[in-house]
Amino acid sequence: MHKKYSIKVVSLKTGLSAHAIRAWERRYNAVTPKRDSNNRRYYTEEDIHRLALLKRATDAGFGISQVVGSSDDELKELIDSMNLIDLPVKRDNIGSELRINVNETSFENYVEGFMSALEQMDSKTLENILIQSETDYGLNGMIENVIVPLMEGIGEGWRKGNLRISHEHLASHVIRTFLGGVLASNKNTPGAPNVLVTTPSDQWHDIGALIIAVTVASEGWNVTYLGANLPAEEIAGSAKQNNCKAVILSIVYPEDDLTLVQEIRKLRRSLPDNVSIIAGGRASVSYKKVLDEIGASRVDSLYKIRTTLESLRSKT
Amino acid sequence: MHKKYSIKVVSLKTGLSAHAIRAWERRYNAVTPKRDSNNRRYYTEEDIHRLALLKRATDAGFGISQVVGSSDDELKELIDSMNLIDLPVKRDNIGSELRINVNETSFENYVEGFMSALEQMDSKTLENILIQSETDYGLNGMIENVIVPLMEGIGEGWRKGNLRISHEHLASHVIRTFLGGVLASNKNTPGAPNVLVTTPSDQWHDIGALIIAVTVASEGWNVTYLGANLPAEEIAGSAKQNNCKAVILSIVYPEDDLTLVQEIRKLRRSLPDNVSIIAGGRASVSYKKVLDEIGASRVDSLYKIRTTLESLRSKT
DNA sequence: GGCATTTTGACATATATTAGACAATTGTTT
DNA sequence: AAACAATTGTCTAATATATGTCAAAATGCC
Repeated sequence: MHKKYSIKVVSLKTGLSAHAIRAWERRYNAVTPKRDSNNRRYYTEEDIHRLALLKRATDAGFGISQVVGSSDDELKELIDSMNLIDLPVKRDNIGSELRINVNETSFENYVEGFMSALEQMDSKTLENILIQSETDYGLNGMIENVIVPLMEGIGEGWRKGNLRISHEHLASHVIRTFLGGVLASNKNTPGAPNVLVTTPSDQWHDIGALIIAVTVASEGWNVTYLGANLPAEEIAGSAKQNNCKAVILSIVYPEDDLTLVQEIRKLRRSLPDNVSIIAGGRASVSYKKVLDEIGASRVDSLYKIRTTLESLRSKT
Repeated sequence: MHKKYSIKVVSLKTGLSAHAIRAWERRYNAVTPKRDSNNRRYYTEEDIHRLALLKRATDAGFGISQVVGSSDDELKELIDSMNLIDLPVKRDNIGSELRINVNETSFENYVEGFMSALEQMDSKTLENILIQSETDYGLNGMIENVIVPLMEGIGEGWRKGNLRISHEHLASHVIRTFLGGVLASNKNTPGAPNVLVTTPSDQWHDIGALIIAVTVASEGWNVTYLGANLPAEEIAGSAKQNNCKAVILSIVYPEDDLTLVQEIRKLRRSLPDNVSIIAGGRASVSYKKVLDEIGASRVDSLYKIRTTLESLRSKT
């Protein structure tokens, strides 16, 4: 049952370099992975979770040596405390009513809780679950382990008939607002290059694009998010106007749109050569042929966007 | 279990520079942190709290040497006494870069500023204008005088060709996220009656509905917002499930949809008699005949929504 | 052979330390 | 008004530790 992960996967998932992971192990025993028959490290989900927490703590300004001895809960507390401005007076009753029992929660609990609140159309609980899962697992962790499964669960529930259109609308609204807020709260980093995130014509699922936009923005890029269903000329025009280094397309559904193939070609033609095209999303694999033809990168997981963009950064 | 904080973290948390913290220690013993085995300072929560207080006192205009001897309570008192006078001064260095000159700004300035930032596709400025116009004019004021004119201006700009689809998408995203956040931040008032806000089939403009949802929520109603393009059966089903007292429809475009007439009739039929239907939005006037026929209220301004709902409240 | 991983030691950058200098401000004295 | 001194935040230099990264060589896999 317990999956094993190589150091490379752990590196991709956490955003830590493999070197750093080994250094933390060597110097502080931050995690102590087991070894396979070839002496290679393999990591458990818990290891990854702990490393992700430690990364969040170091990103928040703590030195690794200061936090490596803390428990998970202490780490969360530290990270949390850095997000607040120090308000000396009121401090205790921050969100106690909405707080779900921390120890018991895991990804699955959050997802299940969301789905059952969705059936009851309880907006507030939906919002609270998103907020709390973010503080518990960090943005990337909650996107990967809560939001993405939720989107899948909703699609499935819709096909099976458990959920109706209203539920889908409500969930979309709550998730869209949450992600939109996260995206908006990202500061503009003046020197950073720009990217444009959108969805091509007749692609109506904006949330996949929003997920990408948030992920990319949290990596320090300046993101222009333009929602769904944008014609190729519009994409190209906006990318030029904003001097974007890359255009990222989210392609979720449908999988067999012939005009989309044309749109992608047109996009490549109307875009300057030095602007890269990156495609992601469930259905992007169906358009592999065109994407290869025009020299676009295709990413099939969120954490691969990181590396793809990283390699782009150095390029002219 | 006292946690230790490095000078960097203290600096981040208090907003003081590390240099200043050390200078205060050297010159006045403002705080006297312990040292670890490597002679590095480590601070306690109390130290941080005290430094934060001292910072606020100096920000309020006192010299550090004058306040460094005071107790925490005396400091709080000093700060409080200054805060009363302080408000107008302190406000403008909160977000100085983003701040537009308050005296000069009026609704028109905000709208113009938004439109020109929109042409340049400057997301951050768009967001900031919304936030600032809300703090300046209050939610209802800014909706009526900024957001509504903006929506009209965008529609007009589109027809005239000044704005392209990308601009409309960007503006919609920013406004939608803003309003969605406002709606989410409304607390549920336990006793209050529920209303459902949405847009009927083939009505794709969600922002009008969102404006209504926010307005209604700020009046103390519990709002379930379900986005755009919802079939009559879905609306009726959700309204029943949530025990809603009213259904509010936003109808913006198109003005001559025959199936919409059918949808409205169907909605009335599938809804319990004690659930009212209210219709608003630019195009709602075009459907006056059906709306009268089914006994729905029609509101042609935001302010009338309030009165209409008010009269509803008293009813069973 | 090409690729990924391992260990080890080395390296570069970041951060913290002290002691002192500097510039701008403020209040007092001449 | 000019001169002076105290206040105060910032800055530099030299040094030490902390921490992320890298190179080299070995191992095993495809």
